[in-house]
Amino acid sequence: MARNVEFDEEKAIQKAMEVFWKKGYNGASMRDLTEAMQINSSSLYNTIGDKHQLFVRCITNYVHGRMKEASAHSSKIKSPLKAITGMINDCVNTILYSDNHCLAIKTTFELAGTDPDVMALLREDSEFTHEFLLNLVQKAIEQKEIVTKADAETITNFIISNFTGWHESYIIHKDPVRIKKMAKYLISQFSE
Amino acid sequence: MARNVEFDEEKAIQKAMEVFWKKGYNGASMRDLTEAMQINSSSLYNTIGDKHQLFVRCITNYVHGRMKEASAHSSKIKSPLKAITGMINDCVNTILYSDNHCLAIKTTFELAGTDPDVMALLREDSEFTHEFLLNLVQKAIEQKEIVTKADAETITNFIISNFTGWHESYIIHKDPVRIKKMAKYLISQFSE
DNA sequence: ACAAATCTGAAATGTATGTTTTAGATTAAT
DNA sequence: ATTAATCTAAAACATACATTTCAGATTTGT
Repeated sequence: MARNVEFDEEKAIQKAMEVFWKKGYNGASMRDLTEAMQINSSSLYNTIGDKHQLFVRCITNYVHGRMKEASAHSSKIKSPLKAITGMINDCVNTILYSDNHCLAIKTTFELAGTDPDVMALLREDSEFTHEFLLNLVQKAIEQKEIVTKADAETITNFIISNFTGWHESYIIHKDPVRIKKMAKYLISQFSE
Repeated sequence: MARNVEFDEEKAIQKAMEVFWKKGYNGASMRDLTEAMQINSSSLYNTIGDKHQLFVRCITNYVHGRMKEASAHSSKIKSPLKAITGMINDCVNTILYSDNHCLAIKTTFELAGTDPDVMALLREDSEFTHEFLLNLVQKAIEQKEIVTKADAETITNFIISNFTGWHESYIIHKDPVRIKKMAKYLISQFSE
């Protein structure tokens, strides 16, 4: 008996995400958001909710998107080691050629300790990536593609830590060579 | 012929820094700040300036403080390698036992691309740390305390990248063991 | 075609924001 | 002691903010 929502919610969330990505949670105003989403604030409040709920939706989308992407990549794995180096190179490419820096990292540092809901989502994302990479590292060790004294867990944490560091480095120095060298060195530590 | 400033500017800056540290630049309001600094906003505007100038002062203080600290440490260096492992362990202790996460990293991700003044300060800080550590790595290589295929530059960038990653890891997982293991593994890669 | 439902747009809400003004208190030099 | 400077405190400022209201447009099932 009733009218349907006019705007494409998924696309609107996508636009909102881009605003948060650029300005951060506190830096983005509702006007910035509704303008980018091209909807009126009443529509936003009637469908998605307030600013915080909108942000949670954006982060959820971002996080789930990354999980899907990772799963898709994993299907065409030849060797575990190649999958790992593939992930590392993907990370390098994202850092060097995408406009924004990782939304998950940015949000982690902005909302640490102040927003439990969002932090829970980020933890979920982090743990997924961790498990995903851990699985690859374990397989690579089993198949003797990787030779290492450290356990798979440590190697996994180590690789992920480096990703974060590269993001910061590139924000500050904007030096692609630096990132590429670090990636090369990281890879050289378990495959040569 | 005139009255002097009543409040201790250094202490006030310190208090303001703590607020920014907790809430970020956009998250901290002038009322949060003046309340913590225990001064009236008119005094603040008459002496230090507006919110942005206050923030620049805070970051400058933070950054210079770190530089002094590093220089102080360096005076009592026995071996370059020990100085390096000392820095790594200091970083671990800061992550595990200090209340706030690194203000420089937090700010880098919050204000990347939106605040050139602050970014310049952070770049200065980053380059100081880089040169400081690079110098130690070079000496350690000369003195054959470190054996590595990679150049000193890469090793240096690599260590610093890990610091950032550990911060993020600890915010998300709050797992001290994880950080300690990564530090141990990092150290093991050039000294065994 | 009707009627109930609910979405949309513009304006209004109240609060919080960063900043400025004002008046008076305090100080230092003469 | 007087004068000139300038600091302090409280209140006032305008603007920006997140959010709500309301009237009217639109759509769906009957």
